[in-house]
Amino acid sequence: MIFPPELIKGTFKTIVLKLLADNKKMYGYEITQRVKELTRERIQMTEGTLYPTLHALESEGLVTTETEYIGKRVRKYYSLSPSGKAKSKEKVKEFAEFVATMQLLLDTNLKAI
Amino acid sequence: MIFPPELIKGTFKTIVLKLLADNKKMYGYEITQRVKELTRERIQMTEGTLYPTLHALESEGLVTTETEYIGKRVRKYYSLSPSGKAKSKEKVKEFAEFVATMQLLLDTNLKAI
DNA sequence: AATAATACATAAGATTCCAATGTATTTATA
DNA sequence: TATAAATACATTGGAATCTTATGTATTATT
Repeated sequence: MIFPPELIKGTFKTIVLKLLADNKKMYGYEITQRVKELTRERIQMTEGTLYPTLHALESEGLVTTETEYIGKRVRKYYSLSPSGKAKSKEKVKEFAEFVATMQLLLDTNLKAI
Repeated sequence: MIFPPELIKGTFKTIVLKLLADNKKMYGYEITQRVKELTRERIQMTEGTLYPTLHALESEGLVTTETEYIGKRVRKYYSLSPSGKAKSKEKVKEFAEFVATMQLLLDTNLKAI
């Protein structure tokens, strides 16, 4: 199943923050591949989505960056700042509560009321 | 907890279709109140969101309407068409699968890999 | 030698929601 | 009985956010 964009929208920051919380540091391309792999290609995070997300997180002070060279190729690693770690937990919890709330709407058979 | 709009975005059609599947017919104001009540005010569906959603569903042939008068006040009831019933099931299932996929990203402690 | 994969990034456009606004009726309250 | 709150419809302009497309360059594979 391929998910409609409007469903995935709004979860990208949460996904990136959580991946960084679990992996200390990752670079952009690595994140796109990890998401694809972990979701069995059900969620694709393209560059057009990822890089603006990373840059937004950086400007909010939630991630820090360090640049490495692999040969001549630049690799930009992203890590969580302390506030980023807190934010990661917060966003994951928020998503869980959102799902619980949605289940109040979607799982109950309202005819019985 | 108040959910950020970008998380709720994309679920409105699903919510409305499911409510209509469980209640045969509902009018707009009733839907806003039911959502508020069922989610304990965690999700608010305002008119600016609801009516465009209902009109979109109507133009897609997923809902039909009938107008009633309660005194002088117009009340417009919305019901699912056959394709709307199918769509409702489909969207609810889609949301469940989306959640399952997100849990692949958010619930696993990736450090262990 | 050519292609695919790796790796960064931006920009224009589309979509979609949200806040604000508007009209009108009915019910509750002061 | 006047006023406020709740009920009930609806639209619109703006904001936010993602997606598609595009661009550049290096490294690995065939």
